[in-house]
Formats: sequence, C-alpha cells, structure tokens
Amino acid sequence: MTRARRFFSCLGDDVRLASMLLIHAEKELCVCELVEALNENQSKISRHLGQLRNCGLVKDRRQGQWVFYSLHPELPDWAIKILEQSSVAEARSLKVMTQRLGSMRNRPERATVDA
Amino acid sequence: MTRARRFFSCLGDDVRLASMLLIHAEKELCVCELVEALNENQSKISRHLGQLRNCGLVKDRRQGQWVFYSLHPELPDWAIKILEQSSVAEARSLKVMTQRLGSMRNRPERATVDA
DNA sequence: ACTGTATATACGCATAACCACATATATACA
DNA sequence: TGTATATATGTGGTTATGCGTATATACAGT
Repeated sequence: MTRARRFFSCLGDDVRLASMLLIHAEKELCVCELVEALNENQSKISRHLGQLRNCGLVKDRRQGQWVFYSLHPELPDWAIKILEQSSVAEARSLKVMTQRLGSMRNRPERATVDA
Repeated sequence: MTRARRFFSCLGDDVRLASMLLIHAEKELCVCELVEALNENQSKISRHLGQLRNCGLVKDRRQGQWVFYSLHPELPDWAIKILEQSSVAEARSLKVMTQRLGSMRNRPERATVDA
C-alpha cells in the first residue's frame, strides 16, 4: 500500500496537484510558466517540482536557461487515469490557470522535440 | 483546486488508503474488521476513520456495539473512479487484506439493510 | 568579465500530522 | 448493577511538511 499512497501524498498539495494537472494538459511546461499560471513565487514552484521529480512523477529537461517538466514516461496507467479524473474534478480551476497561461507574454519557445 | 486536493490528502496515508479501498471492495466494514484486516491497533483505525468521516469520504451507522463504515453516498463519480484505479494499483496488498478478513473469526453479523 | 533572467536549494521557523498510551463512552448480557 | 466488548477521543511528544527569504548555480547576451 505504498506506491499509490506515495502518489496521493504528492497530489495532496495544491501547488503539486495543479502543476501535475497543468503539465498533463499541456504536455510540457517550464518553471516560469507554472509560476505565472499558478500565481505563486518561483522558489515555491521549484521546490514542489523537485519533489515531484524525486517521487518519479515528472521528468525534466534543460533547454537553454529553461527547465521543462513533463510527466514521467513510465508513469503507470492507473496514475494517468487518476490524473484524468482529477482534471474532471478540477476542471474549473484548471481552466483559469490555462487562461493565465494563454495570456502570458514572452513564453519561451520549445525546441520542437515532438513530431 | 481544493476538492480534489483534500481527497488526495485523505488517501495519502496507508491506513486511510487501505481502509477506503477495503470499504469500497466490501461495501461496509466495522472498526474491528479493519483492525484485523490492516493489522493495526484500534485507536489508530478509529482515529483515521474519524478523519475520513469528517472529510465526507465515509458515513457510519451504529448497529449494536458495532459501528459500520461505508463510502459516503454522495461521493462524486470522479472519486469513485479514482478508488477503482487505486484498487488496480494496490491489487496485491488488497488481496492480502481481503484474505485476512476472510479468515477472521467471529465477524459481526449485519442487519441486512440491503436487498 | 558583467549583467540579467531562470532555476535550484540551504536555512530557520511555524505548524500540521501521526503515534502510543490512557481513558471515556456505548452497548450487550448476565 | 457488574463485566466484557466495541469504539471514540484526550494528551503529550516526535517527526514531517510547507513557507519565506536569501543565496547559489546555470545560461544568454553584451
């Protein structure tokens, strides 16, 4: 009863939950984008992302001055499904955050790794 | 971002997660059954069940000397689905606990409320 | 080399979470 | 009423968690 419990502990914090849901929705986000979308200070965001990384929920890649976070490729299927359900539950606030993201100026460009 | 987060906080503890999954699987369990299945002391189980009740995840009903816990009837759909996925993730330990339940002696009889 | 931007992390502190143990309450039954 | 079983909860102590602030590191552009 420890895999799932660890997963839930990670999601049991507003910043981490919101980060996970946004990353899930947007595929990949850098710290400064999350800072903007969640409207929280950088140190807080970084710290929580670090935790998510340590727990194996996300992976990071550096590109220039930015560090981009995405869901860890080996996240089990049940974990993904739980994120999907959580997105349903939090659709409202997720929308607000996505809008803040959309109206953000100077978003870093990705080195289009994907297709 | 608070409904889901509260839910996850509740599941972010071994005793509470295991209790929720077992209750979900068995429909209704009393404290002493959970004590046996989880192999934990009564005080610990009771306290965590109290928390789950306060958070609206379970409801309780007294029958004689026993108090039976079941999932709260108004648990939203997404919450149920998350419990289902968690049961997949924790199938192994869930099985162990279910077996301990099965071999328990003197299990209290339910006043068959259902059908 | 210097400056600015992005990110990570160390530190000290405040509070929350959890536990074991003891005790209180509720019910059943003699 | 007295005893046994089941459950809930108060108390004190320990550990874990989260935060803000300050600082360190990494990279980009000059």
